[in-house]
Amino acid sequence: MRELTRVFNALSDETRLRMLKLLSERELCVCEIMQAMGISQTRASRNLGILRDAGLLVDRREGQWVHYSLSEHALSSFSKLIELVEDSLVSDEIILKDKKKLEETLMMEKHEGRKE
Amino acid sequence: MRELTRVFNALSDETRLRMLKLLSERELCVCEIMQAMGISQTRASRNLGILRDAGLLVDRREGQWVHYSLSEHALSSFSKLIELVEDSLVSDEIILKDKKKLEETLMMEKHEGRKE
DNA sequence: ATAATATATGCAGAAATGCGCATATGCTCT
DNA sequence: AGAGCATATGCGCATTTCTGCATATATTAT
Repeated sequence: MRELTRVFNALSDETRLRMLKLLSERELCVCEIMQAMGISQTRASRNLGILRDAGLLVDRREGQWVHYSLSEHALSSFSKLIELVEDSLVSDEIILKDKKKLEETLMMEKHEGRKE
Repeated sequence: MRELTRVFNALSDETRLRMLKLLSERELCVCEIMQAMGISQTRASRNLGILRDAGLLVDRREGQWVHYSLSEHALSSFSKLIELVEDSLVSDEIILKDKKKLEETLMMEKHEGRKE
């Protein structure tokens, strides 16, 4: 029961749903997420941590960066949940905005030659 | 997005998950739920209200009693969620205890001739 | 009308949550 | 070692959540 309420609690916040949607396509580091969403570093880190602690995300350190992505556990045990979130927010304005901003962010990185 | 966070928030509480499980089998009034779960009247009423406001339950007044049951909306829009809750808690101890106590409660009512 | 039962709600206090600021930690490069 | 960037975290504060107590409302029975 505790695991379930923990997961639902993690999903009961707009900031975190937006994060999940961004991460549904690709693995991202904290700075990419905060830029795409236009939120503070603290807020990004804290909320990603909550999603991780709920078992929905995993983090992977690579150099200075910590990459977050959907966990295998989420995709197996909570696939229906993930699908619901995915499907319910496909045309959400905020989500579309986030994704657009993310594309810009990733483009910038490429031009600036950061990483890789 | 708001509807989704509202639903997840409603499900992020143990008291309310227990209520959903009790209501998955049959419609129940507030007093039956509070007795089965062994919680106060205030707590029962408030949490049922939260589930109702999230669109997961509907209430139906019948005389002195207010009966709560799963909403059609929940069973259509959030069927996957409901199923997840159902399946995840089939063998949960607290849930089993609640169900057992509920049976006793319903039996008592029959013997006492309350209702019907 | 009065009493009794069932449910809802205003209020208050305790606990939890969300977030910014400042700072700590970890890593890389020079 | 020192500078710089990325991320995490302690602390404090504002807000929200949860719940009990007392009370209000609704319904029924006498």
